Amino acid sequence: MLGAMQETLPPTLQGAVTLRDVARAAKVSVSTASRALAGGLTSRATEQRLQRIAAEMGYRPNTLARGLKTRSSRLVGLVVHNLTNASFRVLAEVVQQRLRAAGYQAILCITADDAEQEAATIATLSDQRVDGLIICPTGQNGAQLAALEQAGVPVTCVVRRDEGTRLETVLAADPEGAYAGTQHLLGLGHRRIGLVVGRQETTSGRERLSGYRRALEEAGIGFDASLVHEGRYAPETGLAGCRQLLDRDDRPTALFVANHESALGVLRGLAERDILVPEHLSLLCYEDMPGFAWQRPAISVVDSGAEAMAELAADRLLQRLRGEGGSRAAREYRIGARLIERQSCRRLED
Amino acid sequence: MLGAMQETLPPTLQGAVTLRDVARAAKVSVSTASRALAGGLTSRATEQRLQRIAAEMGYRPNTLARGLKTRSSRLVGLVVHNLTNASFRVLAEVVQQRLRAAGYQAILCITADDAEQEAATIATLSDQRVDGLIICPTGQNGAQLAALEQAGVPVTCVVRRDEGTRLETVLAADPEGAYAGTQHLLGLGHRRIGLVVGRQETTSGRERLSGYRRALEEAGIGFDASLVHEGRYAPETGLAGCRQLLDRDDRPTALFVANHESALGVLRGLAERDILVPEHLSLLCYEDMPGFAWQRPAISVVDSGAEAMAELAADRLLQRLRGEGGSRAAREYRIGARLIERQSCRRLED
DNA sequence: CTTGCCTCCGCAAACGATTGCGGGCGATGC
DNA sequence: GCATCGCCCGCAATCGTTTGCGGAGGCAAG
Repeated sequence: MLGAMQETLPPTLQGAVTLRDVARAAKVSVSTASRALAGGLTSRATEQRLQRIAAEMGYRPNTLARGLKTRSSRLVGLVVHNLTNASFRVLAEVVQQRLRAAGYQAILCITADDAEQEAATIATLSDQRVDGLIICPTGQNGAQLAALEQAGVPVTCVVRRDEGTRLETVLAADPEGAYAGTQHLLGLGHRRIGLVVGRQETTSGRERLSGYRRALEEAGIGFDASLVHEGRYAPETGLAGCRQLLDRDDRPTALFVANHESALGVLRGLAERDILVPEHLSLLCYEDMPGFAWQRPAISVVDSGAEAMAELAADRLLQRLRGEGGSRAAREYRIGARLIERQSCRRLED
Repeated sequence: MLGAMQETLPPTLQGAVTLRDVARAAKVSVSTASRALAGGLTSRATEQRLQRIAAEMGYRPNTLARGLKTRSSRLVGLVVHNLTNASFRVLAEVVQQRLRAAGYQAILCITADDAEQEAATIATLSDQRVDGLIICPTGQNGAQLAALEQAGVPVTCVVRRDEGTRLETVLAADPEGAYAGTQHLLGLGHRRIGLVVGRQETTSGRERLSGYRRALEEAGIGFDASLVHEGRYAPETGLAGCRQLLDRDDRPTALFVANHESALGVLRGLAERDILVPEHLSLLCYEDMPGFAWQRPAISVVDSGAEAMAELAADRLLQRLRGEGGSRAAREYRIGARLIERQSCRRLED
């Protein structure tokens, strides 16, 4: 039974090969074809035959149609503030990779930490019928996110929390990390430790400050607000902070910089004044970045665990996408920070 | 039991509000609702009424269904090797932003410069029925890309070219950039200029080398292969290259580093030997990165125009997505490089 | 009042897949 | 040899939109 008659249309032209074409060529119904390609729903004979024919004809399922029917687009939104910050960059890379390995695609959206853009983004992603969402929220659109979650679309927040909501969240252990970093400097004998930190409206800014403060107080050293410079996470801020802290009469013997971008500015500020690290001043940075390990001297850091955060966020979301862990109350996860000693901190001689 | 008893279910629960719900509420047909919301296809009265009702009910069109019908997913694939390289990072940021402004979403895919991953990625994106593709190709999957283009999905290559194909391509003007950079160093009186460059299997590696070579030859200085270190674009390579070039008896007076990642390694190598920039040696880098401007001394660079490339690539693709510029032969665009003088290059005294 | 044109809306057929239900048929048991 | 059971497969509905086509109605012209 050789069906010499087939191949009516050139499948290479505009229209792609559809399941119907395959079914026709194999002389079975569309439903059988569908089941055969799904596997395990027909006899082994037809299954193999159809898979062969489908492959020969170059059939590729139409994800749109499938998604319409199965109510699942295999798309996941990935919303970050930018890609310059190392945490976000790593997040994007890792999440994308993990999702793809699990058969999902990531739609990348950048909000520039702007609530309006975020709102628009969420709406669009929702229209796009994403199956899930990994987002570093601004904190202004909690209602929208909660609505999504309510509608059955799992949402996982990462790096930042959305205060008003009870969404699953993966965070860095900022209080502990900042605490450990400060303790490290204290352990080296430093007593006047300057802090360049982010805005106190953000969780990370507050938490990093509080960890620093707690370490000082536990060591019996009073917290001195004048040793703290608050600003955005940017080189300019770092430079300003560095200048301010170094202009004091009792210049700090160590600097703790709570973000890698401001660290660039701090390094510049130190170079300006010909201050050598670590000879004249010890420098510790929160968050690692590629340059730090190669720099001379290599900068010691408290690694906030961006990679682990990304992995956990992806895995948590995937688990929920698979329908597991359904009713489990939304949890908050913390990724432990890790001190990486390099060459920028030095024991204070007295 | 075959009645149409599925009356008004609570729309707030799982199922979203559909066009049908809106139509029912407005007591018009689905087609009228569709036309009214599209705008300009009904009387102004019904148009406004339906828009109001739709908004009240919180209607959001289902992009999957629409895409199935209109054969357009409003999705564009964005395929890069990684996000660490500044060019790719900028590309991702800019393209994402431009596409979104035009109503498209970007699906981010990272290939790690691996042909197999790239092949799988292209297939998946094709299944996903992306409307277009912006890709930094490995060069191994030209046939697949050409097939996509053939099937009516515009493909724009960026940063790298896919040799075998005739796809639209946006590239940096690497030969000219490298030429200009080398000329700059020559103009400062340098005669022994070391080059740390990428693998010669890649276009950019070849082109940057050839620009360097041409400048030397035009200046009447012979090309000396022993002054060239070839390797991957990574800090380790830079370090190795730096060591090799500095171990010569007639140490070069200037180094031209053809990639910002290897530059990290070079800086480390220089620091190891206590070589001061620019006092002992001039350093020029191809491709800018955030740290360079803040570094002390700030590193002079040949900016390869990543942002302009990204913008052009996005705009070209968008134009083709709009159906303009259809039959125009696939063109190749070059983005001019620009020398940014900072403090790492110095006139050679004799 | 009739005719004709134009505007606006509804019917129904797609788009390409998945899936409940029931029928056909071969194998099995007695 | 007949009834029963199960395995495969086909029919048709469905997911939520868009869109060609034709019908209904309004208004102006004759």
